[in-house]
Amino acid sequence: MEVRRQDIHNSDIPVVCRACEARHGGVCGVLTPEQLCELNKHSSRHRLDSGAEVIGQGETVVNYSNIIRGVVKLTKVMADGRQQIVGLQFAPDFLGRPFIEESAITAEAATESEVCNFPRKVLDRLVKRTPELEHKLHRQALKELDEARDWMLTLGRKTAQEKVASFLYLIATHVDPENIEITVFDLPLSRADIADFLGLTIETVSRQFTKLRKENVIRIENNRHVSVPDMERLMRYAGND
Amino acid sequence: MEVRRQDIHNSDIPVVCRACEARHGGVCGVLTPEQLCELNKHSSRHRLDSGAEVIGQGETVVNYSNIIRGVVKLTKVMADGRQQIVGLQFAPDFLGRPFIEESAITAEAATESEVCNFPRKVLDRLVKRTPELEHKLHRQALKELDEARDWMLTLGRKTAQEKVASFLYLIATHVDPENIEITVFDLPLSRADIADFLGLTIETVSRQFTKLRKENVIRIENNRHVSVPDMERLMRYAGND
DNA sequence: CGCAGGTTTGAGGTAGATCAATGTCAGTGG
DNA sequence: CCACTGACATTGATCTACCTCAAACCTGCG
Repeated sequence: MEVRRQDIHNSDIPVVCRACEARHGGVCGVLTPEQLCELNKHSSRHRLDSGAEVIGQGETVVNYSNIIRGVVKLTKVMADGRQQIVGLQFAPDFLGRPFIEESAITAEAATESEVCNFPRKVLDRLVKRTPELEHKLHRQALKELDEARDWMLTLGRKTAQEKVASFLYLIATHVDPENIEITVFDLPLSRADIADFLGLTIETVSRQFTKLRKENVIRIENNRHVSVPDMERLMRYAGND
Repeated sequence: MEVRRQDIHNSDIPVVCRACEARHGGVCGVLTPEQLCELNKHSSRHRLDSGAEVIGQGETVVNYSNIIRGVVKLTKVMADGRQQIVGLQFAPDFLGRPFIEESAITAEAATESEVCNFPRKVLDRLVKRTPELEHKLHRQALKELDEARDWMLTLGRKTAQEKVASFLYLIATHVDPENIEITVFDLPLSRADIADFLGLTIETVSRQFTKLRKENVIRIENNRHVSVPDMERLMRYAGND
């Protein structure tokens, strides 16, 4: 027997939004049906191939997005090409930096993904009139700030082994929006991306993977598929006591 | 001839607030005189010795603060004592993490400082009723997020030399709330703090200082007093082209 | 099959850590 | 006025974790 989800004025909600992930936990969740309709008029869904760029460092921001599916990496590059991933965003995160013209970072799909784009101006206008929306964005900004600071400790003070274990733990706790901690998953990032996230080289990342595998902290199949027999043990390897 | 500052209802504003730094650029600037009065009823100024702790990692947040004078460092420590500074806050920054019970970081005065404390509950209540206040806090959170991500690039990808130069440039552009870039200043942090900020040891920091001094990128007197003859050159050493 | 992109493994080099000694300077007290 | 102290900073010698360079190894896929 199927119970119908009880949404207020479900029929007033745009068709594409009705089953949308971003309405549960995402920014759209705080909007009224009318506001959702207005935003929806100007928004469009897009499929992104792995590696597709959403916005580039230094470009003018014309769109914000919601991540519907997939993982998006936020990177910074230096003039000589050295690169650092400064954040990973998972569905149903909001993607964008409000109140600024030019993007300080590059955002690109780490996996095959799906996003919902809407013009900066439309949302900016909506934010001004909707305290709940600003509150929601504020909370996400604070969450990202907490995560960034956690990662600063990892980058500045942890060993290569701890860094890789920390990364695995991060993925285990973020890939699935439903479950807060899963033990079998596919890595959304290549070794090169992982290296850029951890401030290491791909060779060092690879060696640490091998080491963790040999010590039975993780199992790996096909490079990307990972299982963690004992999450507590992984956490200890990550230096999170 | 002296021109009187034109504040609306200046006489309605609490005496201690009238000349306060935090009203110009700080969060109090967005409040009405009535709101300022209410907040002021519950707030108190405090002088902090260098090293004094404002709040500890894991403690329950009961107060927020505004920094009136001085520099406050935000740190994270690992179980074995390894430490990382994850942010520096300068007057007139707001100090606190809204919407959360327990502090994930330690905040302590890096220099002799002055703060204005007010109860978490009073401000939280005020935020709910005042969209402008939430907007202000949102903007500061985004600013801190930008800074955290800039620093992640520094921690993950820069050499010791670039890290130290980046730190000096950061200080040059932040110590004085009035001037965005000054060439002569006192370091608000000890070598140990600088090392914790840069993810290095004090010995490496010291060696890089010496190297920068010998290459005439900076001059140093009394360990703390620094002058920068050519800011562009310092920026190049920092890897910011 | 054979090639291409990603990954692992190996050998050797180096930036930064570690350990230990020395230097500087502001108090403090004789 | 000068010796003593303690906190902080510099310098030196050595070690090592991670990087660099190079080769080998998958694993799909035309």
